[in-house]
This record gives sequence, structure tokens and C-alpha cells, in this order.
Amino acid sequence: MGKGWGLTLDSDPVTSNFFTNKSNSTTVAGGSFLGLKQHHHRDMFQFPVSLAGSRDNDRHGTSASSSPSDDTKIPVDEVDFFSDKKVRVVDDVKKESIETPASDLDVNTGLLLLTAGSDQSTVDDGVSSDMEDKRAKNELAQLQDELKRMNAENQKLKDMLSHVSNNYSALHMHLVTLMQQQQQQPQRNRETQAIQKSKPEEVTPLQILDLSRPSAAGAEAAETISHSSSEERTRSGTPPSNVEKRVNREESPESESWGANCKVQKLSSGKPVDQSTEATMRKARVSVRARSEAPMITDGCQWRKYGQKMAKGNPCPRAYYRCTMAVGCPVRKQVQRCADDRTILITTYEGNHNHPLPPAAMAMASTTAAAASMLLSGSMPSADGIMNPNLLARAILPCSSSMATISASAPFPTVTLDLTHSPNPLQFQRPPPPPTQFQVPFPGQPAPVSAPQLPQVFGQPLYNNNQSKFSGLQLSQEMGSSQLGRQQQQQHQAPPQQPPTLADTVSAATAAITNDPNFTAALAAAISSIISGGTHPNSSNNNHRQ
DNA sequence: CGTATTTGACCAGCGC
DNA sequence: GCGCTGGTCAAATACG
Repeated sequence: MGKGWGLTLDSDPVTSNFFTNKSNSTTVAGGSFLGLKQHHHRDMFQFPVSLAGSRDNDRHGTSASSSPSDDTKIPVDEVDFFSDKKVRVVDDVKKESIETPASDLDVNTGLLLLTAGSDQSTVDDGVSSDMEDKRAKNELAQLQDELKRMNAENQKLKDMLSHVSNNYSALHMHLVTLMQQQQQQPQRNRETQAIQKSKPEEVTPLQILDLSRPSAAGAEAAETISHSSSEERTRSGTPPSNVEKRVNREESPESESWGANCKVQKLSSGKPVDQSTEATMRKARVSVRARSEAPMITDGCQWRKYGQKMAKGNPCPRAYYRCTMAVGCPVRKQVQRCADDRTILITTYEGNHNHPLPPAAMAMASTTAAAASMLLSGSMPSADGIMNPNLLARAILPCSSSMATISASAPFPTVTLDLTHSPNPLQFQRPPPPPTQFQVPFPGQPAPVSAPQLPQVFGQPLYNNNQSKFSGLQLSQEMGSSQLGRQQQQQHQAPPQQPPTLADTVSAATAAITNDPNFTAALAAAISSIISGGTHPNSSNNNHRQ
């Protein structure tokens, strides 16, 4: 297992790092939202907010810039800078006497005032030190005000993000629940009869199928949304293992998926705590096929390898991981390369997280949870084992309705999200990375990615401390760092689309967060898509469309 | 030295 | 019952 890409993620990188300054010493003092923006990100996305603090950053960037984008920006910044300066020098005379409260512009130019003042002093030494002190104090006060304002703004943005995140989770889970109900309506009678034949005291299909537990999404808000259903499930108490066994045995084994159901049975009989819930959660499997040179795809979670086996029919070993983000998290995953195409990495998830997840993990977890939920809701208790694939596909990957397939022959109900197809040939125009690299550049990295660079997730540096495994999520391959430009490209290239549904919006946000190499872009896209509810600002989603 | 990974052993289910 | 297979455990090992 390669060590180079071992990464960890803060429990909540957005709230703990992203809105604070502790992570990046190179950022602008003052803690502005843009302060985290690094030079190589600059042309990827910019919030439509103009903060004074970014100017110094740009100035630093201009000193040793070599990229074309920098070249184009340098003169503008310089001109602005000095034009402000000129104005500033003239204004100094007034300011010395009246000490007016600082406007935003004043704060911005106040930094320049130091330079201007010093320059001026070389020309005119007659300015009294009293005035200098006064002016310096004034500037200090302005800066402090600005700092406060920035902090308040950061706090507001933080709150907004939290709110949006909660809303997203709630909406997502609500959608899943609604779709479950929609799917269950025509089947309920038949399923109930079937179950009652085998075991009359068994739990109802609704209880069995309720996989909308928000743990996979990791959001507390979602937990409250499905609180009642979770309670019901817990109170029901009856392990659905019998139903599972019956269902599983109706399906023939498939070499590429998790095989026997022995583990579920083991779990059901072994541990007393929450067995029914866990067993129910773990029987659904979501397989993600994605192209990746990395040994594992990034899903935002921390995993620990606990086993490796040679699977039948595949020369590549199958690795077993369990989630280590929380003690006792039941989520496991298998990672195996496709026998036919070694560049395809098959990651199979099972279970739902019992702990909050960082946004990076939420994207994948909620997607897989939705897939598992709807898979089970449509197929698990029924004999045909098939739900409406279009509905599932649209709900999971609305942008790639042909890429979500359901394996009816798997020993476990398994939905496969095939993310190996790229509808956009532009995505493959970039030179292929070295074998040890990830195809998806990490957020915060300039493209192309080079392996030794410290990867970042969502604009935050990741600690390369070998605590866990992280690599590039391949939900959409070849997402370059120039995300915004590509998105704009894709907006033009994308075929005519149906009016976006809620699932579209949710998945768009998910995909954006998951794929985007620049968290600010992804965040903005997610927020925008959720808030606007239909404009698809993140056309990265269109990567999946065909 | 603590933690993660490796890898052989072990267990259970399933088919013959 | 036996062998095959998938999945997990845990001691040994590697690594920082």
C-alpha cells in the first residue's frame, strides 16, 4: 500500500479549517474568506466579493509569476494599486486632520498608506511624528475594524454553509424517503404476503427497507429528519436477518461482488447492540466503478485495511477496509481492480456511517446511501429483485442515467455506479498522470498534479501522516484544476437537458463537492445549486451526461 | 513506541 | 463430509 497518498481529513474541514486561518500561513492576515485562495486557484473560481485582503496576496503572486493568467493580471493589479496610492497620497492631508471613520476603501488603501507615507516622508520630512503616530493608530484601528468585519463575515458564511448543508441533507433524505415510498406502493401488498408466508411475525417491508438513515450522509439535520423512522426501526427490534437470508438466497453469487452473507449472519448473532439496524444497513451494497491509478478512491472517510484476498476470477487482489472515522462504525468497503480493465477501480461500500461525516465524505456517503436505499426499496424484498432502474439512476446520478445499474444476480442487492465513462472527450486531453498519481488533481493543487505534492482536500492541506488512505475520488475523472473554465465549456457542450429535479440539484451539489478540485468552487456551486434549485451552476455534473 | 499494514489462519456458507 | 470461496481476525511486520 503506497504511503505517499496517505491522508487524513479533519473531522470537519469546512468548519474547523476552511473558515479559519489556522491552516495556511501564507494566507492574508485578516482571515477573509478569500484569504484561503491560493495563487494557483485564482483563475478557477472567485467569489463575487471584493475584499481588501486579497490584494496583497495578488501582489505577492505577481512577483514571481509565470503563468499566463498571472501575466494578464499583473498589470491590472499594479495599476490599481498605484492609482489607489496616488489618490491616497492626496487624501492623506485631509485624513490627518479629520480622522474620519474608515470605509472599505480606506481600509484597503490604508495598507498602502504606510508605503505612501514612507515614500512621502522621504520627500517631505516636515511631517510631524505626532501626525505619523496618529495616522498609524488610525490605520491600526481601521485594520482591526476590518478584521472584525471579516471575522463576522466569515462567521456568517460559516453559518450559511452549515445551514445549507443541513438543508441539503434534509432534502436529500426526504427525497430518498419519498422515492422509497413511491417504489414501495405497488409492491407492498405482495411483499407483505410473501414475508408473512415465510415468517408471519417478521417486520414490515417498510421497516426493512428503511435505509434512509442519515448516517451515511453524516448530517445531524438529516438525522432529525428521519428520526421517527429510525426510532421505529430500533423499536421494532426484530432482526430482519431471516428476510435477508431468504432474499439473498434468491440471488445467485457473482464473483465481482461481495459473496456470502455470512458476515451479516455473524453480526446478527454476535453483537447485541443494534443488530437489526446494522444488519439491515450492511446488506445493501453500492459498487462504484471508476478509473483510478490510485489504489483507492477518495470518499472523504478514513479507512483502515484489515484484509486482502485473492478473489476468484480476478488476478487482482481484493482489499478490505473498514471505516475508522469513528469507533464501531460498521461501514466497510472492498477495493478491487477490474479484471478486464486494470485501470478501473471497483469500490464496493456496505453499511452506513454511524458518525458525522465531513463534507467530503458526505458527498460519497450520501450518494451511496441513496443508491443503497433505493436499491433496497425497489428490489430487496421482492422476488424479481429489480426496481425501476431509471428512477434509481436519475436519483443517484441524474446526470448519467445509464451508468447506474443494478445487479440482480449478486448475492447482495448491489447497485453499481459506473463512473468510468467520460462523455466529455476533453477530459482525456490532459496528459496521463504517472502511475502513482491520481487522475483527479487534489483540490488546491495546480494542474497537473505531481505526486510528491502534499494533497489537499477542499482547499485544505491534508496531513500526509499516514493515518489513513486518501486518494482522488473518481466520480468524474480528469477534473482539471481549471474547473470554472471547464464548467463553462461544458455548459456549452452539454446537450439539452430536462428541467432539473430536486435529485438533480442534490446530486449536482454532491458531485460538485466531491469532484471539484477547488473547494471554494465546489462550495459555491453546491450552495448555488441548492439555493437556486435549478440553474446547475456546477456543470461539472455534466461530465456524467451522455 | 504507537499505529497502520501485511498476511496466514480461521470461520462460515455453499455446492457437490 | 469435503473442498472451495468470501470475509474477518490477529500476530508479525513495517513505518514514521
